[in-house]
Amino acid sequence: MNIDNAKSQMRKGMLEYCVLLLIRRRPLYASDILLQLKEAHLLVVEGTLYPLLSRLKNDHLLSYEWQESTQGPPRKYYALTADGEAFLQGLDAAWGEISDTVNLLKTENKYNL
Amino acid sequence: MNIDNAKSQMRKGMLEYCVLLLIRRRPLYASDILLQLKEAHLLVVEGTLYPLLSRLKNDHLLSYEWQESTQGPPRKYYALTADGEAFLQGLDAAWGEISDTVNLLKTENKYNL
DNA sequence: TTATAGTACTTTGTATTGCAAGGTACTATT
DNA sequence: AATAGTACCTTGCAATACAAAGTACTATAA
Repeated sequence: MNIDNAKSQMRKGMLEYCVLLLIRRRPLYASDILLQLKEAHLLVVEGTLYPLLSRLKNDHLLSYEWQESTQGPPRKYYALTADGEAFLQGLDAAWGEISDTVNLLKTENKYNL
Repeated sequence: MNIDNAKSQMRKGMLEYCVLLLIRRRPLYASDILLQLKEAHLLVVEGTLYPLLSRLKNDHLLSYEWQESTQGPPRKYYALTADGEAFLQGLDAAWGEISDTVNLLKTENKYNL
C-alpha cells in the first residue's frame, strides 16, 4: 500500500466526471483532454482515456466528428449529447454529496478527537 | 451506464479514506463503521468493508483488539497505527488536491461556456 | 520515391477493488 | 435442544485504471 496507489484510487470515478466537465466547455479530441488533465494535475494515460471515451460514446453520452488536422492524421472531436448533459448534471449532484460527506467527516474529526 | 454506477465509482477510493477518518476518531468495529457510513449517506455493505479492513491491517495501517460484547460474539475493534496516521495525512493532502481540481474544472466551466 | 519521425487512435492483459451472495461461529433466548 | 441475533470471513463477478504493444495516417527528408 502506498500513497500513490491510494491517490490513483481516489481519481477513479472522478476521471469520468472531469472528462465530461472538460468536454462540456467545448469539443475536444483525446490529446487535448490529456493535456488539460495534465495541467490540472490529474495524470492520465492514453490507455485509460481512449477506453473511457469509447464507453461514454457507446452509452450515448458523447458523440464525435472527424476533423482534418493540418499537422497529422484526422482527429475525433468529442462533444456532449443531450443525454450527456443530463448525466453530467447528475454527476454534479453526486460530486456535491460526496464532497460534502467527506468534508463533514474531516470536520467532525477535528472537534471530536 | 446509469448514474448509480457512476456514483458508486466515485465512492471508490473515498471509502478507504472515510473509513480511516472514522477510525481516527476512536476505535470501531465493523458494524459501527457500517452504521456511521450509512448515516453519512455512504452506503457500504459487509462484503466491501471486511476485505477493506483486512487490507488495511495487512498493510499495517490498522491494528485490532478483540473485545467481549454483552450482546453477542466478541468484536474486533480497529485502531490506527502510527503508519496509519501518517498515511491518513497523505490522504488528507490527496483529497485536498483532488477536490480543488474538480472544483476548479467546475468553476471554469461556468465562466467559459 | 522510399525511409523516418510524428501524431492519433485502438487493443490486450493485468491488478485492484466494490459488491452480492453464501458460509462459519459464537451468544442469548425460548 | 432449537432458534434468532450478532459478528466475522470468503468466493466469484464486474468495472476500470494502467502499461505496453499495435495500427494507420501525415509530413519531412534523403
